Amino acid sequence: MGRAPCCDKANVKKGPWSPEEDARLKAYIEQHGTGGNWIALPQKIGLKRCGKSCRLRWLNYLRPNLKHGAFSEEEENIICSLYIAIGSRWSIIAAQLPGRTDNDIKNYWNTRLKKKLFGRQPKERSTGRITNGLKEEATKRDHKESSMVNGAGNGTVNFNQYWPQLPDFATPSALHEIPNIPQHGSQSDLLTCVGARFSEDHLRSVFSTLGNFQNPIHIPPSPSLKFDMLTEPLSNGLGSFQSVNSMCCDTSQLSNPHFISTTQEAVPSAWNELQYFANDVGEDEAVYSNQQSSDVLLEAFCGNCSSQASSTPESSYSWNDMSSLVDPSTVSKYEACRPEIQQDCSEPFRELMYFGPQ
DNA sequence: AAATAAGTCAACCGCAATCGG
DNA sequence: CCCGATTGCGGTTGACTTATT
Repeated sequence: MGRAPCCDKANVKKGPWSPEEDARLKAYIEQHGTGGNWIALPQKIGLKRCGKSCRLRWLNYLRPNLKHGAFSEEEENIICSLYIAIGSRWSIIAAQLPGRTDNDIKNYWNTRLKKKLFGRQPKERSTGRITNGLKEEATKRDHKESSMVNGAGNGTVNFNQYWPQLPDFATPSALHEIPNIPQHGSQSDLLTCVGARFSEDHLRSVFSTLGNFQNPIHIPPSPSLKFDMLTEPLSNGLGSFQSVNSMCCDTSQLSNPHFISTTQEAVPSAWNELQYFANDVGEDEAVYSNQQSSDVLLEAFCGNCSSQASSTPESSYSWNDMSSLVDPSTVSKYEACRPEIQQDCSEPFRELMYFGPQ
């Protein structure tokens, strides 16, 4: 016997909200608050909606002071930095962008930023669509927003009451506010690790350096292969994107000292290391099929390598796309030592990277 | 003009965490 | 401490719009 549903599914309306439903929900919450019980709320106001649906509608759309419209460059930078640092913790990222919801950020990342950051070029025909669509959407939403704030607000509601207190991750004194984030998986799980599932300690370190990228993030020792990322501002003329700029590995579990020294000395950049790993295993579809989660980095790199044999190159990343993100001197350094590294050490990493059926 | 492809995003779903009796 | 109820989160879906063929 399964768990009881939160509402009577048969008597619950699904799909897009009507203006009437919006108005009713909004009016009630502005007057009475949520009452601390979303499940009971739709019944109280006569909405045939699930409580969860009401909550979502309020949080993502009706709540005052929501910022719709296009994301600013600064917002993009924050999202990219945090995604690279902590992965798909959308609620934490959203907490750094007042007025934005986690859903918005998630959508924006998945539809725009991911491609932008990893150099996947939109097809010619979609470029205009995106631009025009954005403009229209921004106009449409700005109008909605202003009418919401200026009209329905009446100036009598303290909108900030609906927003949680945002922890200021940039200041060390506020680091204890960071939610407890469990260690996700084994650190030998390279894919998971690179997919930005980090320990709480790591997260604290990342946040403590956001806004001040001068200090490298501490790399805690690990009994198994461990990757950890350092974030620094790019100094290669790529604008203000912060990027994964360095990656260290504790390779104590690997049996090949030569590989360790060669890799650490010759391949200091995370990009280059990831390119190497991806090229090494990229033909393995199993890697793909197990990369369902937030592993954008490896998706990018696996796309890169498989594109060499792919019949649909436009759906993948090219080496040129990726190398354009990297400091040219680092690329040449990496290219020079690449054959040696590949010969020495592909197997241990292939094993770690391979998640398919044993 | 119709069909198809691609992009966007609101909304849903399932699960884990948290709350409270 | 236990257990059911509720909340919060992240991944996914599907309706819709627009561009292209």
